[in-house]
Amino acid sequence: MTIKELAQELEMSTTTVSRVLTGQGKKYRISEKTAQRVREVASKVDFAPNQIARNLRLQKTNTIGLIIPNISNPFFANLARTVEEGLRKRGKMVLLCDTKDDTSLEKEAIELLLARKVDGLLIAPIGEKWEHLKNNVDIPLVLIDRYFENNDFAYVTTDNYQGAYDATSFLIAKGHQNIACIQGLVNTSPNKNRIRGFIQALDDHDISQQDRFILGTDYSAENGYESTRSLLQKATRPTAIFALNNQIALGAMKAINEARLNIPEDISLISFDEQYYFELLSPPLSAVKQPMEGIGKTAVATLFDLLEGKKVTSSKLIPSLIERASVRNISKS
Amino acid sequence: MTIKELAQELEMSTTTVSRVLTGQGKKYRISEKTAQRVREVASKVDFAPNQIARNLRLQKTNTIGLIIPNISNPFFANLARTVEEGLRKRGKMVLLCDTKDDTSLEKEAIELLLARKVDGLLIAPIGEKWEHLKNNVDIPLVLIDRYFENNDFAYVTTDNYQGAYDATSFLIAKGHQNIACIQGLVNTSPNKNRIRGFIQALDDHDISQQDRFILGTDYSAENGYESTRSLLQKATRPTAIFALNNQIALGAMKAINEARLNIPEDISLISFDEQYYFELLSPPLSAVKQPMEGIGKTAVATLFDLLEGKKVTSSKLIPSLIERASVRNISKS
DNA sequence: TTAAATTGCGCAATCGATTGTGCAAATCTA
DNA sequence: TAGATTTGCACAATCGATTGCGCAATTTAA
Repeated sequence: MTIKELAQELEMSTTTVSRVLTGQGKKYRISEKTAQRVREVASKVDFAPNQIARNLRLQKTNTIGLIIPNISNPFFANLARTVEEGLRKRGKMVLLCDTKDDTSLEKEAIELLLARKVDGLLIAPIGEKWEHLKNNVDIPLVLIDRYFENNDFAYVTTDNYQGAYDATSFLIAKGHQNIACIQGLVNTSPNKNRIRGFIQALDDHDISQQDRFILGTDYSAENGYESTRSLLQKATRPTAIFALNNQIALGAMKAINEARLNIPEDISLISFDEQYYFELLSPPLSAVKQPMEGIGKTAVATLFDLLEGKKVTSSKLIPSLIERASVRNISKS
Repeated sequence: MTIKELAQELEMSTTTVSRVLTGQGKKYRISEKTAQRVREVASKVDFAPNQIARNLRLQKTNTIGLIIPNISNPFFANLARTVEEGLRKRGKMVLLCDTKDDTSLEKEAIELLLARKVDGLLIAPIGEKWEHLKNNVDIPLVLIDRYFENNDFAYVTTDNYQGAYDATSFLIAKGHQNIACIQGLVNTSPNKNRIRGFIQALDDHDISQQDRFILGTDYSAENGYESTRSLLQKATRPTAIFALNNQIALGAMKAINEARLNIPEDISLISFDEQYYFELLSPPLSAVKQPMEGIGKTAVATLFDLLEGKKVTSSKLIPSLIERASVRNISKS
């Protein structure tokens, strides 16, 4: 059913029908009697305007592109959920793209979304390059989780420096001196900030350079697994591992289990990212908890500010440390 | 940049430009020389046709609506990933809706997607009602995971009956007679079929009615937690619990831990759904593994068959049982 | 050499909405 | 009662593509 057919049914012009249904009856002096009749019949026949035609005419799609590196990572799945909910409540729908941590897919996704004239973009970018953003995107854009230096895209992220600093300080307080850190994608902002926090905490406690291992290549369980295996083969094994995301932590646990070592007796473990099941793991896994709801909601709010032409500021939200049995106190006292 | 501006640049009509760029040059006898020039300039100025206008004209959006009850459930997150990948490879994008297991949100989502003229729908429905599907949807539709009796919507799901039968038989083989089953949303097809498999396995092994507990209300961890708490207070505690999805299983573990009971010494546990971290839990959790990739890919393939007007058949994919330490052998032999 | 066939491309309608403007009819003003 | 206002609604353009049809110009056929 088109508005034309509806108008025919009503024996009036599409103009009038459109004006009533978009709530502009008064503005254009449509009589209340006519308006009533239009609304009545429209709802009786379940008329719903063709959004494609509407979008074309209004140059606005009420659609937001959401680009995510890996939706099967629960961190991003949670994010997607919060974002979708926030956008839907405000009348927008979500076109979802999973980039599988592949920059060329990310670039392609952006092109596809722009051609579809989304009103705005929420991107958790791979994070290593951003020329494809800089050059093409001329619509409101908010970066989530990972951001870029030396540019002025708005972003919403956790205070990764602080989270890593806290986690590392916690390990040190438990007597650990020889700490390994398994990182994710090296050149992404969360990774760089977490590493920075890690190193700063070590520096602040005068722990020597020799006792720091930083290794790893990406945010996958495989990376956690392989990196841990190589750590366990070292002459002097670290007494604690700091895994920079939940998947790395799982891979690390798996490697430690396979080596028939025990957490935390033989080696302590702490993770960035908290998951519901962490307390059920063997042993319960300590973690830096990111404020997931806050990130999603803030990102949506920031995007709407941009859409409304307001000035926006980026946000760094505060993480919290959850202490569980996976870290052993080995201090001599 | 619109096609009109591009045509002006080229000093020819939009007709010609459009025909070249849509690959209809030969068909409409555009000379190769002209075609060359069009393609050259088009790519130089990075022309990308406005998809909204295109969609309107072609009555086709190359967009699929994906409706999911809860994307933060890893089962659905994995599904979303596979589906998104499959669709993108075939030139479609995904409009994502999370219904939060709320039928009215599901209904609304369908209306929104239809108004946006998606070409097809992939729905993992709440599963308890389907009038809103029957009455409104006149485009290709494939149900995922949950389906309905007495109608002919195509669906793709796991053979839930078989999975539950296998899991229950496994428990029985380990000597368990007194088995509780914590179910999910009662009137959904996976739940009904899993319950059917559970009961059939008990029947086939002549286990009396008194020794069966079926309880629970939905697919949440909270349900698993509360249901397990009530189970543990019974005079005769079951020796094993069969949790009908991954979140219920986690809730059950939490309740058992809190009661200071041990798995599997005090009580055995097995879950429907497998997750990467199940082997890392305390103890490693036995599970029925659903073929996630298969479900996603089959659903996409089925949808495309429908889009191409082919006859389709629904699919039930075979699950597999993963035996781990969470089930104890208590047989007397 | 002329009619027929082919080549090459553009006009204008179309998809389904929204909206600036205009034009009667009804009402008001003096 | 004539002119000025106001009321109520419709015409037609527009958004940016695609496409049936038609019309020259060129080539081929006889």
